[in-house]
Amino acid sequence: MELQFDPENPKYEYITNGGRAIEIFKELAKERVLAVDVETTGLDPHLDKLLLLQVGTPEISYIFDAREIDLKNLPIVHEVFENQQIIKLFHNAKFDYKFIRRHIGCETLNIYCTFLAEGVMTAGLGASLGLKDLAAKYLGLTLDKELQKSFIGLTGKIVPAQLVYAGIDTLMLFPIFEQQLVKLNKLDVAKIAKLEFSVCRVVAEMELKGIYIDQDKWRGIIANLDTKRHELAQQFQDMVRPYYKTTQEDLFGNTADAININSNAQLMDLFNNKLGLDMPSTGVAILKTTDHPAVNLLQDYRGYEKLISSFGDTLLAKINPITKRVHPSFMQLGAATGRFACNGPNLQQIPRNTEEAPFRECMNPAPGYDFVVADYSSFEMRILADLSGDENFVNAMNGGLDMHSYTASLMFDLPYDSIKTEHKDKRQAAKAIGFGLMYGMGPMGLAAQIKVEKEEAQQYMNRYFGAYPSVKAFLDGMAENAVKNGWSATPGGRKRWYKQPEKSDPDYNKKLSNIQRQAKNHPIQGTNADAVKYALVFLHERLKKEKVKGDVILTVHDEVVCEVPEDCSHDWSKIQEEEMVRAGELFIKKVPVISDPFVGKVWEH
DNA sequence: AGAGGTGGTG
DNA sequence: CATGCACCACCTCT
Repeated sequence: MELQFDPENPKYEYITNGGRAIEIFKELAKERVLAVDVETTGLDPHLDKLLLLQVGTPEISYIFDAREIDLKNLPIVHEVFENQQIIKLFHNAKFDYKFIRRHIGCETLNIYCTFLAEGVMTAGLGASLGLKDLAAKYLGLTLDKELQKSFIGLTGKIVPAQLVYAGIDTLMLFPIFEQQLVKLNKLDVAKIAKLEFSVCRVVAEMELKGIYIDQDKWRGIIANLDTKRHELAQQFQDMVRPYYKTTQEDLFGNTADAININSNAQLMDLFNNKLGLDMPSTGVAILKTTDHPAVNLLQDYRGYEKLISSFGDTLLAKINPITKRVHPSFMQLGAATGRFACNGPNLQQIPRNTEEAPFRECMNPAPGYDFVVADYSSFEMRILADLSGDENFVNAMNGGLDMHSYTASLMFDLPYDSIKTEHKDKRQAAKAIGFGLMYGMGPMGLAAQIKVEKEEAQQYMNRYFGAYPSVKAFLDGMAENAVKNGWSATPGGRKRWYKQPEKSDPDYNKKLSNIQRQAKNHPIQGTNADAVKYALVFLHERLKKEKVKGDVILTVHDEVVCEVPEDCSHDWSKIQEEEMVRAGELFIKKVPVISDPFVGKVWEH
């Protein structure tokens, strides 16, 4: 690969006055493709400063000093970024988008992101996607990212070494872009890459906006849980103390804990060596089947410990001092299947509301706004119905039947109407099978799940697949092709790649089984992800088109939450439903796609 | 610092 | 052969 720039001596111009900036942007406006990068004092667009904005052509990088130039008030800057005809190249566009949006005020349209493109082309392989990695992979360049850190908290002058670093970052993007384009087409994932680029902007806006959390209510919940946790811990310690002779009192007469209740090693010692129980682990599945007062106390304690440690003060500490909201990070290629992953805080794992821990009730819209919450109803089941095309499955779903009850009636040869009334346990079993099989579960797993012998579980599976023969054919076909090709794909064109194990690998069979299960699940989970991502793009477009002063603020796998003004929230809920259904119907045509919208002041319905 | 165990979500 | 997918956070232990 012949580089068009000299990595030792990149061509750049450093601009510190508005007049020169206008001249340059007028020229840049004539380009078809521009590379963009920013240098900032930190990672938080609300707290940290924008230092440099680099905009480059393949030949030269223009480095604008954002402290010296009032970029926000230069219309030509906005025109270039919002110009649909000019492709803007980034590496991890989401980051730059947020700073440009927050500090310059413009949206960036027509994004190409080398980070996302690489992620789409290596999904499932666990490849490193940093700019440094791509520079090495595509250009054979060794990049020194040390200078990137030199911008953190910077208040003084920019030095030439920093400008060289800043310049290379845009110049590099062009040759990477060119090579990726060829590869995207060769691997037939250009369409899904485009989807990711479109979603990127919605995600960036979503992260900027964040979500309000009622701190007082949150603290109240935690305090209550903490009291209960403490009581249970005390009871547990009092109960097990007699088994530990060395227990001592401190100066104040407080009795020390006999063991650390959070230590599984110590719990195992207690249960197996002191209480005479024979337990393979301290997991909830084992605890449930063990009848001992200490075990019961531990289970109750664990419930509170989990909630407090994972969702207590640590989450409140993430509230942004500027916006007073939390700003989770949504990683759009966080999962190998195409699903989002979320962290800092992970709002995708906030517990469902219960009476004593209604955490989701603490997430509220701003004054004068409503939440519109909508999820896809039984979406993965509908996807399986459509992709397999199984006649029984599709007909039952189109007949509006309760699928788990219908499955149970077929499997156990019972009248459909009797399932919900007399045979609830059979419905539960059918449900477990239905979900388990979407994940490639075998008879062992099923037996453990519904507490029957392996042979009986195998019989259930045989009857399930007997009732839905095309479901079996579809899942087996996915597994077979994944092993044969080294990848699986969704109808939307999203691929997931698999490292094919060597025949000589001692774990060959284990790894092969893993691939087969992952490949059975991928088209289902992946199609869900594809539909939600199209929905996010559609919703964002409609918010603009209808001039609704609201935002998409959260997505949880099959659910989207918008925050919109009260006076239009009911109208918007219809639109949200419509757009989510439209997105789902891109892939699901044999059974209905149903989205249930809900308007209110709290998350969850 | 990283692995392993446990458990929260879809 | 091993035994249900996809994640992230917190804890303990090494």
